[in-house]
Amino acid sequence: MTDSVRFSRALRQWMDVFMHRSMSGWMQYVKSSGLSMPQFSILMRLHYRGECGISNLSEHMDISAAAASQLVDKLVQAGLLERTEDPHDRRAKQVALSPKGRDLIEQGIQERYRWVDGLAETLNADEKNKITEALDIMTQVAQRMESKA
Amino acid sequence: MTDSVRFSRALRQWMDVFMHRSMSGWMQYVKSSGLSMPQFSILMRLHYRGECGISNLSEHMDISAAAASQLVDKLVQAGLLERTEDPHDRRAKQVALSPKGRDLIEQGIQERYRWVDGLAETLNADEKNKITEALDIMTQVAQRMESKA
DNA sequence: GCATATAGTTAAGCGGTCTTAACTAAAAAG
DNA sequence: CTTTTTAGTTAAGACCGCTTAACTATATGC
Repeated sequence: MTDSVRFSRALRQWMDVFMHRSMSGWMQYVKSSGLSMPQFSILMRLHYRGECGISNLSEHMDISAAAASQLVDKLVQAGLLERTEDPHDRRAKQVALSPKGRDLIEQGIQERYRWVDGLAETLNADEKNKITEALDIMTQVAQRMESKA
Repeated sequence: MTDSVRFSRALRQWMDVFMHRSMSGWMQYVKSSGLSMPQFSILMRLHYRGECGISNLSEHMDISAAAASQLVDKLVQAGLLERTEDPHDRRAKQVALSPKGRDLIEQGIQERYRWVDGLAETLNADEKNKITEALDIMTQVAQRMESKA
């Protein structure tokens, strides 16, 4: 029981530090990109889940189809997205990242990783091994929880 | 060297899973609160750093003093913030969370913790101990990095 | 004490997202 | 073949956050 308490406390502390740092870095990158948050979210979603249609975007971002359409349109005009007709259903459009859009997102991710790599430099081999093991366990568990929920 | 690579990869994977989950949960909570992101950010800042003046807010959120003043005003009207005169400098205002505002933020934080506690349930004592140790190290290192930068 | 700097507010205007409603076009159902 | 459903677009209007500019009031420097 005490283990659980210690564990929870450790995880919460780490979360607080990590979230604070990650969030502010991310926010800054979004701002520097000149895009709005909803626009950036669309790019992120397309990067992680691949191309999809307008209604899919609309549903998962919890906005109307009209709003999604308008956002996508701006991103297409900015050259960050490509919008093509679905060959199997001519009503539908496939929205996907353009090379330019992909670059933008991948650079953002790299930036997030850079901080993490900084951590590595201040740790010795033993610490790194311990942490690697711990993180692997947590990632597995988290992914398992994710797929259940 | 291989340790570092393994470490980086483990940390990046964890980051991806964790960020994705935390972010979407957080976004959802902000949305459900009926507040805008900038408004919520102000509450968060006040919760973690304590009360401060308008210009302080303005500076750290990278918006004009006018914008900060307007945002604060809305939050005061919503009963989430209290704005009082600084006794030492009658030009300045002290902005602080009201009890209602504090509740809102603390509930949000609780929600974030709930997911984390779910993780704990699926781990055995040995795993928990390992991870606790690892997280403690990382938190320390991260905090050290933070205070340097 | 007077000039200047600082803290904050207010107002006007711009650009953004969002919604609803009306629309086009294509697919599916009958 | 006709009706209905589905995918997406467009337009009008509400709301919001942000900026600049003009303003009030207090503090500070000379």
